Amino acid sequence: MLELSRIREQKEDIIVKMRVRNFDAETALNNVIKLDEARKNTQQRLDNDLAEANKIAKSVGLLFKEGKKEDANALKAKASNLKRSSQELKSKLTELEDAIRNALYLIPNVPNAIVPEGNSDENNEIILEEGAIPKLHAEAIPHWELAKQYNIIDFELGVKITGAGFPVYNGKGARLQRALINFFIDEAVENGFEEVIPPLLVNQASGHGTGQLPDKEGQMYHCEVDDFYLIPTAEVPITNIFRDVIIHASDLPVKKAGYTPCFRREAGSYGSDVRGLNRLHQFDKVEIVQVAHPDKSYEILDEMVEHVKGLLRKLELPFRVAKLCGGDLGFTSALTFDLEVYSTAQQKWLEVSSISNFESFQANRLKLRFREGNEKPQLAHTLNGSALALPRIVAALLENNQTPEGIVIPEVLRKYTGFDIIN
RNA sequence: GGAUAGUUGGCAGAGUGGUCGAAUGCACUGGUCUUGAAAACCAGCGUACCGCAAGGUACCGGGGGUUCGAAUCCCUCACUGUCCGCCA
Repeated sequence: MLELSRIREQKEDIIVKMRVRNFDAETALNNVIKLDEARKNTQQRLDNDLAEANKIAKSVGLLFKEGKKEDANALKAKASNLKRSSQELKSKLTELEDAIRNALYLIPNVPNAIVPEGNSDENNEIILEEGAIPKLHAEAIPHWELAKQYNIIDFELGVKITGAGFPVYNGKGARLQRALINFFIDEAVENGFEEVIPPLLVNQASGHGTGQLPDKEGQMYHCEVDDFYLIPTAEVPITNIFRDVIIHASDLPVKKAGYTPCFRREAGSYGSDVRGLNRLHQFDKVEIVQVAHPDKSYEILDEMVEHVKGLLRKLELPFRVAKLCGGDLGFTSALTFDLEVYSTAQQKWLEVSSISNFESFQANRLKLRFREGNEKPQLAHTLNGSALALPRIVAALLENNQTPEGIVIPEVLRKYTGFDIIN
């Protein structure tokens, strides 16, 4: 959620930058500013009323002490009237505050100046392509067939137990999952991230903190009895660690990494790209999160992209880095880089990581601030990225590394898997 | 699931209807003293909103109520502790 002060001070600049998103900010911003003016006005009047009421209340107390009952009673009547008018103002103020918050919820983050224009992922700017796309043998097949051939992932069994999108990993398939998780976590820790294991269910407040609620409610599984939500990404519980927190500037940046399963209803996403591991309701992911000083957040964003590139290099997967265009940029993000691996048998790029700088957009909702010395607290910047999501990595590994003899495990994973080929 | 006690500032912990945004201690910041440090002493020390400022307003788990006046009384919800039951 954007800061009101920023909207007031940089309205024109915001309007221009929002064009990249094809978002007409002018109407929305003017509306918020108008509501805020009304809010200020109402609050001033309310504060005056309350100040007077407080004064009267004090006098009444004193008069009673002095035994001047009649004078006190006269004042009481006056206070009662004040109360009525202040109550009206109070409910008006609450109304305005709600309206402002709701209006702010609908305004996306301001894209960074370097975000390219465009409407869809076709307009994303590929800034790097690296690694050779392997030449597969004649009988090469997509990963869902490989999974079946080697009995490492059973999609039908998952359907029996739960439903579509909940695969069962068997034998070496399961071991490969565990190997990747450990590899990713170890690499993150190596890079200075602290490992955390957060809850997989979160309460409403956390859902609001990172912005899943209220608008993306339908994408999360909801335990209605207890009113908990299954996390769609570790970003939610990990970022909410910092909700309502004021951090010492000297403690920045804070770096956390966590492995969790992720649960997504994926309501409405049918059709193409859903075969095999391409889109699941439950999947595993290691997420990296940083809380940064505003002056450092873009430096840190690059550093996080480098971290993920390092993972893909070590896994020997051909990948590319895309700078998302305005139309593809997430609601809460100011700048996002997607990392995609090439899935040779499907002959397409699969998104395996999305690394974003949210600037103060999330922090404003979370009330996540930092303090420099004795200065006033100011909003921190938050960043996160997948490092990495497993299913599409597995898909690419299976497809790209398939040989007539079996699927070759990348060197770096062998100490985790304990085997070097799936056959 | 049953019973019971709680929820106050970074932490600990007073405060049960009026001058309480809140004692005190610790922590923290600045200063005095010291060759330096410690100790001692002095001062400062929550957040947000409004205001050029002076200052004002709100916040004692959340919401609502009683009252001229609520941290304090009432209702309600959430959470936490303890005991019992159940259990990986």
